[in-house]
Amino acid sequence: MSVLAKVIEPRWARRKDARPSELASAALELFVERGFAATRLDDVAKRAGVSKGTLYLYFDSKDELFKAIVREGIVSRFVEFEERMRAYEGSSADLMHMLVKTWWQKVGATKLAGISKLMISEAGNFPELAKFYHDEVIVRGIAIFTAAIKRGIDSGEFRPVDLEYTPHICAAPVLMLMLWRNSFDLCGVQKMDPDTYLDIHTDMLVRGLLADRPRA
Amino acid sequence: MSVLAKVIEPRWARRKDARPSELASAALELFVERGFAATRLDDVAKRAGVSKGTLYLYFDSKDELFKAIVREGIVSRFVEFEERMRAYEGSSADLMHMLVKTWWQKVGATKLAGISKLMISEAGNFPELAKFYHDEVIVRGIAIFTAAIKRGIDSGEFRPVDLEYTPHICAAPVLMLMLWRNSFDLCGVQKMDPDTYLDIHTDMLVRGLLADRPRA
DNA sequence: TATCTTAATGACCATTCGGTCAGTAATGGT
DNA sequence: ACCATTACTGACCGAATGGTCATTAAGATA
Repeated sequence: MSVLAKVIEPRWARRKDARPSELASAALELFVERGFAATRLDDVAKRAGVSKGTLYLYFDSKDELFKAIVREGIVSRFVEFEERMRAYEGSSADLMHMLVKTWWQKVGATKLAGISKLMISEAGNFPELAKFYHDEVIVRGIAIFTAAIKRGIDSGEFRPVDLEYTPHICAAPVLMLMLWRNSFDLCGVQKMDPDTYLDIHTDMLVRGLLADRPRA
Repeated sequence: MSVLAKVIEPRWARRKDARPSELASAALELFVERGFAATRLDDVAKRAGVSKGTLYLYFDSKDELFKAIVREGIVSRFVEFEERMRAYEGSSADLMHMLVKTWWQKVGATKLAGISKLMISEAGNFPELAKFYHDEVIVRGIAIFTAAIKRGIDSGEFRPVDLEYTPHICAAPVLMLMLWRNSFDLCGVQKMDPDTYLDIHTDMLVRGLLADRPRA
């Protein structure tokens, strides 16, 4: 073999193990950027550094790719959350702060946050997947907030509030921030500072939850 | 002309004035249901009771149709809002309730609410339209909340809070409800009651804003 | 009723894109 | 060094769809 030939790099390498996650990761980015329908599988493949044929080696269809991403991005992310909640020993107000902060660090600030936008956008086209996401992610997430609020009520720290809608209302501003950063924040608009935003939110939230002080 | 012939209805009628709004309305519904890219112009035309050719008689392209809808659904909806705000004479807490309720009645409960979902979904694909929506709708809407909060602070009813992020946080739960009803709420999931939800939200919100009571 | 204007049609085109598959080249075994 | 295996390629197909335009017919005018 000539010296020259040795310099030529192989056109591609076998990386069976790495492909699926690389493809899923590329697809998530593009789905979040452009939406499901507007994303071309050629582009997904290109971003993952392979050809479209390879994509179909690992995923049966565009729909299945989408589902795989959602399933993947969610699995077992709650155990740590739920564990952290149970183990907490401070005040319920501090617990609230901790929950919001953790949510943000582990999900909101990562590109996983884009999945919420994806699901909201595509819920109409994938009702069964929306159901799945609702049951596995939203219900479970809301349950954490519900537990935290209940903890505060039981200890007398919080006033007795409704436990059906209040958790949704607690979560909404965090979710909105996640959506914001994956839509308007992207182009030309004044950005938000997550830490400040979340601090203000949690502060307002706790004030809204605290038991009434005895009147003067 | 035979009696039989008289019975035959015309295959179509000229309705130059009504077509644009009917087409825009049909398109809005489908865009919200399916998303921008997934919506077929044939389907839009069919829902509006015309052919695809007619659609192109009134709108230059799919993009322009989209933009026209957003512009249409927004124009001059704020004047009433802003006027109502200025004219209000009750407490700032009551003003807050009024704002949320009005927002819901005039927008949230109508199919206009779907535009928010549309914009969040398509912001990445239409950055210049996202900018337009941001400047014309979001900024203006947030300004109303900002003014209401400032009113409360100036009168001593509310404590002095940040005026950059707090309005966003006030609006977030309302927006989330709008998004919810245009995504997850559609298929198989336990529905939310808007009035209850919004009452709880506003109550929490006002508690978070009220000036500290003098200590006992 | 005859004529004219134009709203509306729907067949058609060019292109795009999800999905397929015969072939190619990287790798591991012998 | 050769072969067998298989990860990967990329040209290709068919269906779908945005957009066009020659044709048709509703309605106005007189």
